[in-house]
Amino acid sequence: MRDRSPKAASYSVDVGLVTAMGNELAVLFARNSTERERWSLPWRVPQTGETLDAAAARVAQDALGEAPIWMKQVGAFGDGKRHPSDADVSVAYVGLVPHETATPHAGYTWFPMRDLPPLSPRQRAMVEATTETIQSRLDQAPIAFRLLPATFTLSELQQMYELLLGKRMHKASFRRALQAAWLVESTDAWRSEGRGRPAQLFRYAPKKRRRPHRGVRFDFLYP
Amino acid sequence: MRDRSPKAASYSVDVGLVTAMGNELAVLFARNSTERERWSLPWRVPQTGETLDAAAARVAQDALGEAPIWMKQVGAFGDGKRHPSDADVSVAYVGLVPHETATPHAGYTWFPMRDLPPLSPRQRAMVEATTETIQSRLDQAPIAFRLLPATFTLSELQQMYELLLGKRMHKASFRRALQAAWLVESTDAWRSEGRGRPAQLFRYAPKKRRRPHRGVRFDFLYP
DNA sequence: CGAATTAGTCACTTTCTGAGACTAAAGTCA
DNA sequence: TGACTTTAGTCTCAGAAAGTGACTAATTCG
Repeated sequence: MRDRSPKAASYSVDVGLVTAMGNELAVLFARNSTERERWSLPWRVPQTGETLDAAAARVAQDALGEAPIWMKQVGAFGDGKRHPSDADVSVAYVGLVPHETATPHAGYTWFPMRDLPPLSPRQRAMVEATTETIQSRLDQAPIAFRLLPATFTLSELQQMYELLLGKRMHKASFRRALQAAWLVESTDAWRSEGRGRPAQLFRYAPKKRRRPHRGVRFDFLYP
Repeated sequence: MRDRSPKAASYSVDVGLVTAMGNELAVLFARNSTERERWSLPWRVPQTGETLDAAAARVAQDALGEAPIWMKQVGAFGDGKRHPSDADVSVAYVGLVPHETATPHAGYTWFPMRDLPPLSPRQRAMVEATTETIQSRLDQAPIAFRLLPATFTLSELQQMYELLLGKRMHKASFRRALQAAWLVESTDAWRSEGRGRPAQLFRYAPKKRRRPHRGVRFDFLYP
């Protein structure tokens, strides 16, 4: 039924490569070769014996010439109808890339999250799930740190969190929590950014600490 | 290469059906027909046009004659070598079933989490990911409530949380948090369980409330 | 009846967090 | 130069949230 190509694959691995462009997040899309004016997430049909993780890493490599600093599987998507590879199921991954080192190969373009090109339903679902995965894992993995260059100011880190969480945060509270987590160490370098007092540069350097033990949380509103 | 059967499927949908048996969690396994003495998660190859969610619901239906009260996709697994269906990739789901209504059909058996039968690497990975999904979503979805019967005592609810989180909790703190969440309402029924004061029965009935807005969390220990 | 057992609540203490005010170090501009 | 603006970084306080032990209540057991 969906067999337009002689050797239709049954599943593909699609990667949502995310970076922070200026004031907003951006996703990398590939120009679709078969249907013009269509964009899709970079994808690949795994070869025999190739693991899903390896296929995802390969997709990123082909698109950027570089492996993302953090990758994670988002899930399998099979409800939509159309996919460039004619796959029944697409396994989606998210990969994070600091914008400084993110130079797409020919045929790939960054699109800001709020201005995406027209996408098929499944592609759109995968992009949405990608951002949800990022948001839900933000306190479980050093996602914000991975989107920043190796050294950064605390204001830049806070702005990244505000971008990812979509809300403003209080400076003192943010830094207090960061201190308690032993995640950054200061360098002896400072950055002067035009006006205002120069900011100290920090690097991500997590230290041993006791696991925070908290009580129950009932954070869900409805079933 | 892995084509031992004439029509090998490329992917399957496997469901980890979980219930609370007495003092511990249990998962439902199906006796493997092709390899004797082997057990596997209930699975199914989706028909053409069947969505992944629908296939997972169907698997649960076939195994228990009843739909789980809560299901969620866990992820796609493709690193192992062997699967009953010869599938390259298995899409895993988790489904929750209160033990009262959980009567397996013939060929299916509950195994307690701590005493699982021998499993292939992929099957084991799926079961582990299932429990991780449950634990990580415990504060995001009414998982514990779904494993209990329609009415329950607060002590039973707390014991379920202790089982799922693997740690003891303080009674007063637990109830204070539960009160603040507006998730249960009392019935006028009481249960006398042998000795001790009878306990009031409650039902899950979430009420409107303002979304708890918390600050940043840096809960990860290492990259 | 009194001891034991389980349910349910209270009050106290400690910790966490939001918020505003404050100091520090730069640039801008009259 | 000196007042003003801008960004960085710190301090402190008040209110909320969470850990803890002790208390009362209602039942069974002997």
